[in-house]
Amino acid sequence: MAADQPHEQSAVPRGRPRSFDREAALAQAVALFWEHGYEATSVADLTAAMGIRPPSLYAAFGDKRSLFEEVVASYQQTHGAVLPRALNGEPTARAGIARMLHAAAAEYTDPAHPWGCLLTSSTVNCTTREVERELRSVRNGNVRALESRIRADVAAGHEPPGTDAAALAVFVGTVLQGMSQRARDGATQAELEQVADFAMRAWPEQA
Amino acid sequence: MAADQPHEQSAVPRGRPRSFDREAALAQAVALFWEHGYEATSVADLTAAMGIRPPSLYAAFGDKRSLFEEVVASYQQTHGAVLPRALNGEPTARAGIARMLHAAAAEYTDPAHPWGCLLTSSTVNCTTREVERELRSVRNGNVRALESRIRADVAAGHEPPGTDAAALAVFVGTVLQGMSQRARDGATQAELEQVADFAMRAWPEQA
DNA sequence: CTCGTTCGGTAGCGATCGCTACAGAAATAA
DNA sequence: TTATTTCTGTAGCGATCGCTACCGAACGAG
Repeated sequence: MAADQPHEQSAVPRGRPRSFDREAALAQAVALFWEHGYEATSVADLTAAMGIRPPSLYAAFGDKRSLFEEVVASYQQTHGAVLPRALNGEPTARAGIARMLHAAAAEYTDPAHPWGCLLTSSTVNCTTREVERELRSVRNGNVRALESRIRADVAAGHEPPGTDAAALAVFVGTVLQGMSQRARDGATQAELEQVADFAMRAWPEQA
Repeated sequence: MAADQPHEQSAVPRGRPRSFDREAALAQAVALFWEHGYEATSVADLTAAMGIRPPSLYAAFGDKRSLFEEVVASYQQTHGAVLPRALNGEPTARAGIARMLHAAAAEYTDPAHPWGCLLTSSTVNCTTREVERELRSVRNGNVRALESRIRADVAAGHEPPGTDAAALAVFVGTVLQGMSQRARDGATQAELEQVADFAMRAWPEQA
């Protein structure tokens, strides 16, 4: 592959160099889409926040939709990574989920950035069906990931044999998405910590 | 009051009568705002679904925002009334909330109308701040209503004296809003019924 | 220097947004 | 009948939407 490419390394940049920081501009886009969602964030809003003009945005990121997809990927690798990291930072699904719910309580109400979860809130009421479907499948995939995590613990004997992993995963996903919504409605971290505690009380008792 | 109004009854209609059913048109508007949200529903979408032209819409309902407010009121008195009715249909807060959560599982996934709750989903990512704030205060008011319902039961001795009514109300509100989101993501009624059951397991045991 | 290449800014495309001026149509009042 | 009132449909307002043609500016290569 790449037989027609004479250079070993990545090509030396030719032509006029980019005059803005692509990463910083992407971070601005993350903030805007996080705060206002996909549709409500206009290209004019984006270029104003990034300090660039539309042709620069389109040259660097493609169109609005591909920029949004890059924003989603960036979010998942930064702010959004806090949750799976908490989940996998404990030896059992139960402890991991408890830690994840508390991490969400802190993350969703952090005053350093918009409230709630970008993956949950940015494509509600989105007329571009493919974008909405994309993030929906991300959310549903996260629920299925929870389910297999719980199922593995049941198989390993960490949870009672009768545990309904699928139902438990949907419950946790529901609480998480609800926490995102409540955070956007102004719920405090302390309130969401209590929500996390209540949710864990629903967990099946050790047999 | 109304001293300048010579007629006792409502005035006899004068001029050309309205050629469409105002209630039916409003029901169409409810369906559209419910499905697509406030901003993503255009006046062109509304007039097309109602079978009327823009001037008729503006004459009958004012502007888009006042139509939406009428839609919200209509929703609260019809589909949305199922939840408070379930809550108040039981003698205790605990039983009422259990019944309400199961009613939400059925209502939010009813194939006869859009999924989820209009009050929860229609103003996420809404640039018209006053509209967003309005529905946010409806949601927060519903949580406070849950809280005072629980608090009354604690005072009446139906719940243990140490019960944190505020935290419990936020938890139930979080689960409800999460159920709405999950329903819009395609969750089935059976799945949400299980979510309701899990949520009730978190309820403090009788002392 | 002169190329070739890439980026930046101006300026504006066609489409859609919420909304309305205007005139004809359909009712009641006299 | 004529006058008054209210609704309907056409047609289009100014603003904003996502997006881009164009050309000068800024770089490395020769």
